[in-house]
Amino acid sequence: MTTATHKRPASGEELAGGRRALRADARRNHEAVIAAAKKLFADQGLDAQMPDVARSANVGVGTVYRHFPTKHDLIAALVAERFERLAQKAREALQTEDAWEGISDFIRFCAQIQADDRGLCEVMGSRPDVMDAAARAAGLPELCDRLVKRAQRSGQLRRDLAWEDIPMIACGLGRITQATVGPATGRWPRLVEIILDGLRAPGSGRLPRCP
Amino acid sequence: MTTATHKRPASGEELAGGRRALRADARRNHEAVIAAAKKLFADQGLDAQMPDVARSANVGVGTVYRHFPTKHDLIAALVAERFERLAQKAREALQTEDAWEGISDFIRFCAQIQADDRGLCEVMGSRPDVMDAAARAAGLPELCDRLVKRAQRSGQLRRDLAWEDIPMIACGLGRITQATVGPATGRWPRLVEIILDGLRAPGSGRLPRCP
DNA sequence: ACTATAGCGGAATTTCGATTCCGCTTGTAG
DNA sequence: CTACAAGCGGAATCGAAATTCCGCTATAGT
Repeated sequence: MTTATHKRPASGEELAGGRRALRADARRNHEAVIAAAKKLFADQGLDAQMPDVARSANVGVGTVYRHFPTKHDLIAALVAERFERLAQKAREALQTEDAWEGISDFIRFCAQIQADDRGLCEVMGSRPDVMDAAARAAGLPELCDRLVKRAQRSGQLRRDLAWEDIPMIACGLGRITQATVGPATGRWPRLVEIILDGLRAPGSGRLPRCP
Repeated sequence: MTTATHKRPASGEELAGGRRALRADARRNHEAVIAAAKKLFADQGLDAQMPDVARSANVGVGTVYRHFPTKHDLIAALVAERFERLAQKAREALQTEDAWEGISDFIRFCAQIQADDRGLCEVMGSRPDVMDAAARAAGLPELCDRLVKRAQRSGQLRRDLAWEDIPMIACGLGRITQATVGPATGRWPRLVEIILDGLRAPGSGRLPRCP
């Protein structure tokens, strides 16, 4: 502070809400960081390092941190996007001619999306909080419920299945998509089909009550 | 080294092999460390810390490290023991009157043992190497193969199942036993039964080939 | 009981990754 | 074209764990 301070021009106030318009380079960097992070976390899982994200985005660490105050925030943003994609798929699944095809494709998709993204997979497995928030935000509970009800109404899905079983199944599937456990490697599509067979009506009627 | 060095008495050479008999307190501590580690890793997962293991065993960190040169070694020892237990269960399962009961109980047991041990569960999910070694050492591939063949011979298990599918299933189940993912919490016994339903003969015949 | 060791305890060191800090650069309004 | 604040880069800091080190203590053979 040397002499006079110019009056603040209240610049870029055109945006609705409280947020201010980002400078052009800032917006560009934001994109770059997200893109780089998406790839790194998908490939290396949650252990991918912030400095690597920065490097990979051609940006300094500081920049990454201005856009996402913590690693956790960055991950949450990525996860939110993936769950949005999932919700979209669920909506499509509700439009299929055949109800069984809808729900079974959705389940296959859950497995595939995790097979393609190790980071997502790890969040599912070890970050209940993040995942739960994202799922709710994307409206997945509601969507799963509708998928289940519809397939039950058409008589193709066992009656004793509850929508809560869907995230559970997705979660279990996620893990093996990543399994490099010798004999299990690359066999996950088989488990998907086994589970789907287990879901077909009428079922054995022995599902335990949820506790 | 001040004056004369007594001749080494080549003490405690009674043990076969190269290893020397452990001093009484050393043996005691070894047990204590294992016991403490078993509990800590089961409760807190692989993130449990070495200093905590030491404290919980009433022992210094140094002592833990004399018995297990690295954390990894300690974990491997614990895992080996769990897999031994698994193999034992598999052998029992081969003795049941009914073949289906044998294999289905074994699968339930795989889930339960992981539900009770978060550490084991995490190893299954993220330490292919450790897990693979332990499984082979315990003879599990062979045992799974026999369980599968036997249940197929009796016509109760779908024909297109391979023994490699068993570790895969166990692995997938392991994860949800730990899931604290809102809606999925505590529902894993349901997934076990769904999968078992999916395994019953004759099956839909659509299992993809392993790649 | 005596002494050479095996074995012990736990403070100090190392390692490594997230996050902070701050002087410099650049977009932008006037 | 200028001035100013928004943004930037990346070295330096912090923190958390694993692991090492070494003087001290207890065991066991004599």
